[in-house]
Amino acid sequence: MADWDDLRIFLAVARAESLSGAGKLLKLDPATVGRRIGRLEEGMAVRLFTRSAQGYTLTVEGQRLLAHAARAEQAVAEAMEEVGSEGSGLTGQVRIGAPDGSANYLLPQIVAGICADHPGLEVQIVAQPRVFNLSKREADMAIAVSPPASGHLTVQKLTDYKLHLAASRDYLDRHPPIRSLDDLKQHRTIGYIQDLVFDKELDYQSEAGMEAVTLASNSVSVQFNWVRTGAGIAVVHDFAMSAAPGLVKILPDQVSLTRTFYLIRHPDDRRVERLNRFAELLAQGVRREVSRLEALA
Amino acid sequence: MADWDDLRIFLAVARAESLSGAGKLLKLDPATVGRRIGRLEEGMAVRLFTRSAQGYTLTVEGQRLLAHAARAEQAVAEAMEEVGSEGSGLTGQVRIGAPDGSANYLLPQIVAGICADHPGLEVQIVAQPRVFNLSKREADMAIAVSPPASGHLTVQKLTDYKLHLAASRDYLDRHPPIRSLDDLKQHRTIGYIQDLVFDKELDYQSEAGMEAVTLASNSVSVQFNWVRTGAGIAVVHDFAMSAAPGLVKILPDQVSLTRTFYLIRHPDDRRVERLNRFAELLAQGVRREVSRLEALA
DNA sequence: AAGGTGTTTTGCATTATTGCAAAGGCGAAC
DNA sequence: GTTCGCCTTTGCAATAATGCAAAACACCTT
Repeated sequence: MADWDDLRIFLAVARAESLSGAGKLLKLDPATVGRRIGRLEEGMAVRLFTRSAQGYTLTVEGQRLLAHAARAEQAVAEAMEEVGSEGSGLTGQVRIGAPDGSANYLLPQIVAGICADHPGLEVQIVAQPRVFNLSKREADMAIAVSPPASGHLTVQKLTDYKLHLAASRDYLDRHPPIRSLDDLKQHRTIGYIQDLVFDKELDYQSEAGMEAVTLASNSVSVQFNWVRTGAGIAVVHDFAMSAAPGLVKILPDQVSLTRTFYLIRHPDDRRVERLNRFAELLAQGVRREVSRLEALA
Repeated sequence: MADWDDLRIFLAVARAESLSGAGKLLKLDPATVGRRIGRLEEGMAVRLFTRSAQGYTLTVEGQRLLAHAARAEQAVAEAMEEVGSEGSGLTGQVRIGAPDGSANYLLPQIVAGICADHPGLEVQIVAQPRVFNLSKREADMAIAVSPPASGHLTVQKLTDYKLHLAASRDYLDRHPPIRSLDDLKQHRTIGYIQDLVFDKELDYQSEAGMEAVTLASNSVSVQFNWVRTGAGIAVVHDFAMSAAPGLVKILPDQVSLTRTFYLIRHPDDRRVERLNRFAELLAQGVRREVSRLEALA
């Protein structure tokens, strides 16, 4: 992008729906505003507004730009705000991206604990339905199931965790017993939507001897809820198991998967002390909570 | 903020740790880079870098700015990207903010359903531990438990939902029976951390006749997990109830709360057709799912 | 139908920003 | 100890961006 400032005036024009209106807001001459919109359109090779004597109105391409420009605005505004006070305690906002398994069954407790110790701290958990692109800065740090392939990101191993086949006791009572992997074929199995598997580490099914799944979702949470309600059998995180009391592991000796959580951070942040401290607390919390929950499972 | 473009060069300097290095990246003269950093510091009345003959290094204030500037960069980059193709189908990224109750027990299924119908669609759920500030553009839309007090935001009522006192059957078996509100005093109760209640609509406790809670968290998910594991009694969303089979309502005739979900959007977006369509699907989904789950509870 | 008010657009003088080149410093290597 | 290389900083000319004023246009009111 040539000049970020053009986005600022784009926003103003999109809101005012006129060059002159935007000019008033920006304390800039309408002519200047018009020229910069022109420059922006030229640079992006796209028509953002339809001109008329009544003003400027967004095109579809302009509409698409709007939300992103507004997000940029928010980042800028926060930047201006935050560069004020702030003492030595852990405060401010931290945004964590995480696959939805850990986001639902692991992080809530951990984050709540950290927040309790640091009143000024605000934590946001972004449950990701896909691999997190931290280089795009969607969050300050991210939990991932495999180290990032590309980009210069800082990686730190958090902990291993286990997964097993599981179903509700209720389901097992109502269906034929499972004594070997072959028996699985006669059961309803739950898993990822194959097209949407965002990380090969998540392709549990084949490793667990499940071929075609009959119930599929891209959301671990949805899968878990299916299992919970007795819809079938799925690969379940051990640390999630205790979130639904009726669950029992199936063939734990024959099917047992191990995966790893990594904490990914942006290298820029290595010099930001605040985030270093938070990352350390988070890492400790994840390790503690996984081992606690797996002991229960 | 005076000129957003200064943030772009700030980022380059922070990364290169020198004016000349940044100049190479930006194809700008080091002198220009230096002058613009100077201007930025003047505008914010803060020293971002410590100068030396070896280069520029961030001050603590500069560190704080870094993460925000990077987020702005991400927004800009996405903006440039997305303004390309995209057909008539529902595609692209949509970010939803939601209180963690709905984020955990309501949205996953709904969003998975919508995604299934629209392959090109990416949805992010931001589980908020506090009231969502949509005017700060943390998300494209947000679910809230009360209409926003300030700001010119678009509000749309989604649906009413119910809450009741609940505990696990297990817990009830092990403790004295509850026949009236007075009996509650002899039980362990779970609720919000009073200091951290971000919305008075969430102050269930007093309305439910619970005075001091003995187990508290700012996270509904954590509270729910306490209830599930038989730690005590709490106010629980009806639509979450079926997520843990062993739960039973307590005194449903005497204590019954009703709250409302609202969908909040930024007025800018009213002209963005893509988000309008998504919002409509989301609203339908929430209504359908709440009534389905409440029937089960 | 005609004039008034809002809009965008264009030409030109002014102003601000930029690039270049030289100067001044600090550290490392010879 | 001195020189070399890399950095920042400053002065000055070239360049680009801006504001102003006027023109062209559409719409609404009279």
